Amino acid sequence: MLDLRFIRENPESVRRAIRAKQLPDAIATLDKLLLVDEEHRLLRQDLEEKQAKRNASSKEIGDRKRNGEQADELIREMGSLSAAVKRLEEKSRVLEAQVDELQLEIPNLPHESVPYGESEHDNVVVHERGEAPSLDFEPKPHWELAVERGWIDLEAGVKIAGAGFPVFRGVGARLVRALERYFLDRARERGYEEIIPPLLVNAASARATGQLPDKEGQMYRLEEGLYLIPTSEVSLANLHRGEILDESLLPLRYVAFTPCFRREAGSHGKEVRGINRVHQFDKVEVVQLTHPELSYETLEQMTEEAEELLGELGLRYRRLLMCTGDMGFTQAKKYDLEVWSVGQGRWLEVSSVSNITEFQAQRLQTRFRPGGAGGRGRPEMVHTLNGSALALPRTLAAILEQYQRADGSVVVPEVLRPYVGTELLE
RNA sequence: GGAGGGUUGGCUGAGUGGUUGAAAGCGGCGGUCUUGAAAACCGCAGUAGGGCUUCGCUCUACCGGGGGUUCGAAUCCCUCACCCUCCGCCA
Repeated sequence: MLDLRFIRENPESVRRAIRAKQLPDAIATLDKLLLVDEEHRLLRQDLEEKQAKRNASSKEIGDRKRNGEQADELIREMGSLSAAVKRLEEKSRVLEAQVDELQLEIPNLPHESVPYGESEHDNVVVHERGEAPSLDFEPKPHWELAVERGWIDLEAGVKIAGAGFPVFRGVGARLVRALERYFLDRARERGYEEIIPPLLVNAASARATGQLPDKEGQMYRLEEGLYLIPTSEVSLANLHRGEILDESLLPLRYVAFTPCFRREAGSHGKEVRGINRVHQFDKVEVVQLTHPELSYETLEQMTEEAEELLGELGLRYRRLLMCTGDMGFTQAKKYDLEVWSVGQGRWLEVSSVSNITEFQAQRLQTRFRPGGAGGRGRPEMVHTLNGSALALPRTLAAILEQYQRADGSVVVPEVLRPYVGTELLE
């Protein structure tokens, strides 16, 4: 959510941002917001004047009564004034609610370093790293390789839950767990605090991180009104909702391994085969709350950290800088990391690292006080960043495909051997 | 599920319906003292929004959310949410 005063004072910047993000509907929302906001402020002026009068009169009444004087006439006058105040208060509440709702539909501004673009085709490849091995046999896609070996059982998943709920078994499950532990350990070494958060969140939390109202259709919703998290970013970012933090606590770094649940309605076809796109998957997610001045620097660091993981696994990967049109509602700047899938001959997104600037903090009301708690500085919004480090299924798919041998066995990447306990899976 | 108690500023914690935006303590900031620091003492300091003759003045709202009673509500009533205690139930 953008600061209302900022929107009011910089409507042209906001309009440009909306166009750049390819969200034409939001132009009308912005115009309406400016209109309703203006109406609301005029009404407030009238209201506050009447409130001031009311306060003065009731104070006068109190004084007179204390002195044993008559106040009946004044009390009679107050009747109509109070009624007017009540009317205006009610109207003000309605307008304010409208402003809030409209404000929620205004996207974050892209950073100036983000290239303008209309779609994913305009994303910029920042760099490509690593080498894929040249195999002297036809590599299989993971859904053949792992299914033949019984490491991934898609049919069992269909029976138990439905399509998009893969079952990992035996060696497959062990590899998943090795990756989780490896990613978590690396994050801990870098100073992230490990968190085991709730997998269900209430509407207030989903709203605060921007899942609601924009992405309601992405989440599974329970009868109780709770939502299954689509990413642990939601839980982690909400750790400090409504708090004013001591400046010395920043940056706060959190890492969580959790399952993620996504409805992925309407996505079918070749690209979603195997475990490329599923309704439930595991992900190690990092979230940082930083000082506003450091967030872009932090974005680079976090992206490099995720890249290191891919490098250490020996995978070929590339970094994309997302263009304005492909970036999403809440982000100011975002990098995607894609890993090369040897068996499928295509790139797979395994990480997405974003700087949300203060957009999320506005909704979260997560602030810090410059100069320490109780100090003089006015509270400022923290900046929030999040990134996958990494998403499990596609990373696993890439590993299986790249490290496969002609006989169908798979070599374990060196960094995972301590966790798997063997060098070769067969 | 049943009964009761609670929710106040960054934190802890007072608060008879009318100078209570709110005591006190902690923590914070500034100063005195000190070679420096600590201690002690003095002073400053909530959040959000609006207006103006805008480096300041002023108004309004905010004591969990919403509603009500009243000329006037942190204080009384209703309702919702959350927390705590006891009982029951399940592990």
